[in-house]
Amino acid sequence: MISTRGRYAIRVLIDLAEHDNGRAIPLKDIAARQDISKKYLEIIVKDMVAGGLLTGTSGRGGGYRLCRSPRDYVIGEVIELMEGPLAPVACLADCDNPCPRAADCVTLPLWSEYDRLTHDFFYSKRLSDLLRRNGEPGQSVNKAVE
Amino acid sequence: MISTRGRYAIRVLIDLAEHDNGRAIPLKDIAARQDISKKYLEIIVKDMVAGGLLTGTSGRGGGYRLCRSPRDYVIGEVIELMEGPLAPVACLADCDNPCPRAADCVTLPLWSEYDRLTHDFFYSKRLSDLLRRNGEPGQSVNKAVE
DNA sequence: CCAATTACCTACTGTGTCAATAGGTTATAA
DNA sequence: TTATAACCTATTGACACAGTAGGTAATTGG
Repeated sequence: MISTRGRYAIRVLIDLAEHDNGRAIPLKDIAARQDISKKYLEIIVKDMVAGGLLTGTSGRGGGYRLCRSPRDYVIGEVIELMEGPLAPVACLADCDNPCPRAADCVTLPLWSEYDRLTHDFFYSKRLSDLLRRNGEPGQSVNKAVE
Repeated sequence: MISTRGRYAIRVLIDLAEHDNGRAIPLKDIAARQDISKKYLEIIVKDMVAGGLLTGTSGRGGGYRLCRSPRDYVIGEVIELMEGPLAPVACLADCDNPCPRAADCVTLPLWSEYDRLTHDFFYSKRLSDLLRRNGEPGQSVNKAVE
């Protein structure tokens, strides 16, 4: 299950992209528009800044802004930054201490295949794919998807 | 993440299929072979019986046995029985009280698409696909997979 | 027949994560 | 210089996960 940390992070990115006016956007506005507790969003947005997804400026007139073009935000990257590895089972998540049964584990191929599927899916999606008004018009690579 | 409930359930099914000798197999044996706490397995196996995946017989000479051919166990069904819906977000899991934002939620299509992907994947896999020695020899439909 | 074996049942526990809340401090611009 | 905003630490209640503990009921091999 994708938790609110990942989902809210994506919504923040969308909100910033759709309300881009050249100036920084205060969290208060985002929280109000998205109907999410501002206090809770603070925690999430802090991690997004630490992870290099956003820049924040303090003080009057401050707020947050995107630091990339919407086409350069990979959804999989955002989710893994906020929630840790997408891997469906622990033995695929931390490659450091592998499961001793891995060598002849009959179920491992199942999880591996699903892991690959999931990874490929979320790493093929970009923020620009989620916007109503798509990122920079005309520059979008994959335009026609269902 | 798939929890131990789902993963252990699948391993129990595999163990029963691979050690099928016509008689019921006591949980003690399964637990020993799979190196899983027998006490914990009791809980899991109880739900498997309740869910119609296994039959259990008490008393001396008792134990558990499959009640279908390995080809008739759908992995997705097993996982959803043990862990609840596969849906990646709550608003797709319980259709009873839908999210009020669903109508113009920009991220919903993303989760829907992923949900479909996940569902199709796990509902296309069967217990027989996981066995070293595939189910009933000669009757297997999909034999050559990677 | 009975004692060992086996499933089956209820209850409890420790650990961790999720989703927030609370209250403060620092930075900045009008 | 004050209102505004980000930034920081700590705490909370609810819940799920992964077991553990101890008992009861059913069945059969000896």
